[in-house]
Amino acid sequence: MATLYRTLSRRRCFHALTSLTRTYYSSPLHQYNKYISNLIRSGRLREARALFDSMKHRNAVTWNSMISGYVHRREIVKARQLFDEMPQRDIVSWNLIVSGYFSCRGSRFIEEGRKLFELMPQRDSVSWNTVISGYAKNGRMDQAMKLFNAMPERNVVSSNAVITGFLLNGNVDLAVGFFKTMPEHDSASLSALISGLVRNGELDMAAGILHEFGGDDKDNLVHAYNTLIAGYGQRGHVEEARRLFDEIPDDRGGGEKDQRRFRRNVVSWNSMMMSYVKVGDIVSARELFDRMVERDTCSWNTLISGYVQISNMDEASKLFREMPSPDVLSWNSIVSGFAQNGNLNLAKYFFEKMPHKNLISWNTMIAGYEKNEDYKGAARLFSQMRLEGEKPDKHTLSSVISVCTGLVDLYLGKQIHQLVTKIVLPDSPINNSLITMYSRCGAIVDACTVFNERKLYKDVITWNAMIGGYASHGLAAEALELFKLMKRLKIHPTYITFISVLNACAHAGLVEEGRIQFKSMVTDYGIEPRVEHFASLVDILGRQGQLKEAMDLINTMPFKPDKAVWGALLSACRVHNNVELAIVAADALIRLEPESSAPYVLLYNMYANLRQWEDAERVRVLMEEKNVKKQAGYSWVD
DNA sequence: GTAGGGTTAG
Repeated sequence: MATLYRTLSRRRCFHALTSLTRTYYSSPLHQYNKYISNLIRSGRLREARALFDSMKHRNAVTWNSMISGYVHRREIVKARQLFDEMPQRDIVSWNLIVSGYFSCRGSRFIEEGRKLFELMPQRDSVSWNTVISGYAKNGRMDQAMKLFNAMPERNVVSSNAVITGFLLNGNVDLAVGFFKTMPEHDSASLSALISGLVRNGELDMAAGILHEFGGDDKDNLVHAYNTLIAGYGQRGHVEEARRLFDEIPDDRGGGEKDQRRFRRNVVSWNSMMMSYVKVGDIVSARELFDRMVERDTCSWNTLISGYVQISNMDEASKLFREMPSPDVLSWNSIVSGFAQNGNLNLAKYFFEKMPHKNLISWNTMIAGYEKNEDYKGAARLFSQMRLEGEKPDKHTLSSVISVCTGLVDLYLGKQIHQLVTKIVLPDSPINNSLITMYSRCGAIVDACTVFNERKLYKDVITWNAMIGGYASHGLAAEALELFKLMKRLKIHPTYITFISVLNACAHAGLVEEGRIQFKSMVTDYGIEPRVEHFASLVDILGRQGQLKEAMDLINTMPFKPDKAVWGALLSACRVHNNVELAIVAADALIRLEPESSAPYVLLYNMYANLRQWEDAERVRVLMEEKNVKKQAGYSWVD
């Protein structure tokens, strides 16, 4: 007891301890076992182990609970150690250790699990099912089927594992065929088939199956319905979802509480609500929420996320305050809501008040800083995250790469690159942002390296990033060469590709090439030109001194010219000393951005160059009158 | 204490 006290008191395990002392003398072993399993269930594995180690008498259940704790955490080495130390293993211990090996990724583990399965002194249906589903989940359907056929007594659970396995590997037809030949289905068979079909995008087929076989077992049928409602909802097919929802008898009003009856449950309502939230129909979502008899945390969270989505933070935080027991998801939604709607202070306030943070909480807050262009804040939070021992994942790193881009911080960028290589393959889309980061930081060679490391799969964004990098470095020949290569490989360019291509032409003074590309974009690729493309074209013409053509283009383009368009023209006017057009462009720019000093400064310099001192002075006075402050280093063309 | 199925946050 004394050792137990010492080990536990250090681990702030006060509640477990007091109840334990209370029952210590009067309780048999199973009370201890219950404590261990409770600790494991609430994720307190180390405390469970301390208790386990301090126990004088243990039975198989004690050992098995501890092993199951490690198996759940995927700590297979520790589980195996206990398994080996265990004086008398029973069938549950064997099943646990086998399932532990099969739930670890990697063929080495699977082989070891199989070896243990072969060594088992006896097997029950759980042993067989563990190995079958283990193979199925790891894409080894050949082995799964072999064992399934070798099983002495098949049951529904093993068949269900086979269905899941086929569907995990995308074998929709095999799964449906297998389901139809099964001697009996239970509710889980139908649910497994429906959810697998949904995952494979076969929603209408799933609906057909549901209506054909749903009658066979009304027991727990609602699970399958819920899966399909959610499946339709997630794809924005709200009418189909609603039709299914309406097919389930209402759960309100009736007094009888027969769990087995086919009725809506809280998940049905939540899934239907989610479908409305997905399409932005907050009114219908709210209506359902108000009509529900039983709400769980997920119901509140779904509605909160709906209000967050439409940027109604007043209502979202009102619900958050009202809800009975907010969990980490609720907090994350609120933090995300404020961060995405530009209220970083409130986001930070809630982030710091959170009782528990998980990886997503950190990612949400870092992404919030990044979105609001507070790059320093994001970088600070990222280092705090690492200090607190939270491991970044690809979402974290993706935000932080953008942060490096924003800060133009090559030093931090290279560090992040190191981390990225540890967690993703060179073919991951996250490397696209590394290309952009490197080229924005002036390290075009590093950008090129990342680009070339993607050997197996480059998507359009990869190509766009690299072409854009070349273009912004003035390497027009390289940009155009890469663009040619991209087309040869039948990668379909996007409007972003053409912005870079046209920019490259502008830098290199390739007027004719620019015109050709612009035309090709519309006629060969059917891409609607955007205002950015016109800005590039104006830039191209302007740099060549074709100012009148540039002005004509501005007058005839189907958009209201933006600051990039006028900025390009104004720069060109300065280079070619065209004061009249410069005045037009500067005037337009000032109207678009009254607080910007750049047009004034440019005009002033032009007049000064032409030694028209009076006009120059007029511009300076005007600028003072409008109370525009001069800022250094500002340019529109980039 | 072990095998198969459902909803919410980056």
